[in-house]
Amino acid sequence: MAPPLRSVQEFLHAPAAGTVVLGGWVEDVRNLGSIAFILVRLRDGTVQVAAKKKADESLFQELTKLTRESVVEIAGKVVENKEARHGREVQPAQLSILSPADTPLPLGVVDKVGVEFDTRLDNRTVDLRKPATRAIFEVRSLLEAGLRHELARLGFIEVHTPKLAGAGAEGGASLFQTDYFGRKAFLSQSPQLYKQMLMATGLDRVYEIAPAFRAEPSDTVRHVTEFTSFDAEMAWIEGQEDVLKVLEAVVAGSLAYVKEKGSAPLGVLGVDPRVPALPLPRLRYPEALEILQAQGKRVRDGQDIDTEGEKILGRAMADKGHEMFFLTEYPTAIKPFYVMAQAEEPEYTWSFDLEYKGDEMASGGQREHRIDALRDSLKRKGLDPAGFEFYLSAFRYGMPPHGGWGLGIDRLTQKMLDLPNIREAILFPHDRNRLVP
RNA sequence: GCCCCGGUGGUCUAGCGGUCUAUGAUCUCGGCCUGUCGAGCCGAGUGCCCGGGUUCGAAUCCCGGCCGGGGCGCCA
Repeated sequence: MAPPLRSVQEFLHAPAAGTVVLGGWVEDVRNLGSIAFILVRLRDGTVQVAAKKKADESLFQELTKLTRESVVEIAGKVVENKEARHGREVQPAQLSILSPADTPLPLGVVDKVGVEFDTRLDNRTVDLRKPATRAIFEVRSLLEAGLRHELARLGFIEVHTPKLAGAGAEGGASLFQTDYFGRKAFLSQSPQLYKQMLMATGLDRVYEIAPAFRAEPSDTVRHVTEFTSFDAEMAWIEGQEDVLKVLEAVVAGSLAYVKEKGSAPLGVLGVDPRVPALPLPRLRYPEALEILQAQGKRVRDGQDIDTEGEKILGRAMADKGHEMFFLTEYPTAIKPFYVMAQAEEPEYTWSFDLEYKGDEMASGGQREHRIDALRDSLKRKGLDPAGFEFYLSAFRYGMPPHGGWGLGIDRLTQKMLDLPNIREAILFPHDRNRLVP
């Protein structure tokens, strides 16, 4: 057989009365006795094959015995017909079963009954045959392409840092430990230290889109143990504001990119994400506390804002028309050692979170680039500077002021598409309980 | 990890001490049907998460485990 058509679009452009080969999955077989319809699913839709018993009885038998989701190639003639999908169908001449599907299916691609998410994940390759499931990843791909597009425009280069680490990085989050030829090694929880080290080199605007691993036993719809982190770091900043400006431009630009290029998958999903107007509001930590207080939620100054508080703030800002905003100047006590404390009020930092629809998308800020202050900060957090020599050495021989952020791509995809669970935005999500597939 | 709720054919559900030889749908298999497009009609098939316990009797009650859903903590 000739090479198969790869899409409905190609099928629609094939000459009428000409011969085509359809390659795809058998979505359904409707046998009416003397005529049968076989729906063949291609990447962008289904094409109907209409087989008549009297035309070729043995071919008719073969076609009507096909099990759903089998992979086939069917050669035949293109016939215009008002009653067919797309106004045309295929009159079959030859069938080749490339890969028969077992019955029954673990979940029906076009069944009318619901399927639990866990069953879908156990059978993800079948689940991904649903256009609405696949559309999520088409959008996600565009989102990443949009980020790269904006970052290139702003002079950033893409880098890749080690995912196997010899030492625990930032403290706090638990690390997955593994064996490295008899030595202890850890899966990287973040490229934080490496991307900062690059700021000392002249590669002064870098970003990375890569996996990050957290051994936190978090069990929520917004946590997984393996996620995709979008990190960026930029040198020669004058302050936190320089970082905010870049991040908001990159995120808004990427959303606009998705809307421009992704009308097909967005249509399948029935969502129309808003591109936020810039600049995004900057809500300072003390202001956030005031809003919370006014809503009857007490948070002591210097403490972190809990999930409930975060949701309240999200709603308060949404009421003012902002589904995305920055929460800035967090207390020093609840931030990692590498953030820069404010000179006038050292109990607060030049740091921020990016909030979107009530969830945290990114966190970042200006970093401490003065080695003495950095050493003090490590000690104050109860960490031993000796364990961070490889990192500190980058500061010893000249480090410009710098800042950056880490953003969860999976979360951004989830919230942009209003998905109920971060796992919907990950092909093969891994969490506390799930490691397979 | 903690709190609340749950686990019934391949899938999704009803049942919540005997009336269960377990409901319905979907699915699978077989049959009928020349225009289906959530095809229709007829027939058949497959099941109570695991381990203890209570009871004359457990899908149903109790305990433990595993798994799932929601929430919290933590964060991307």
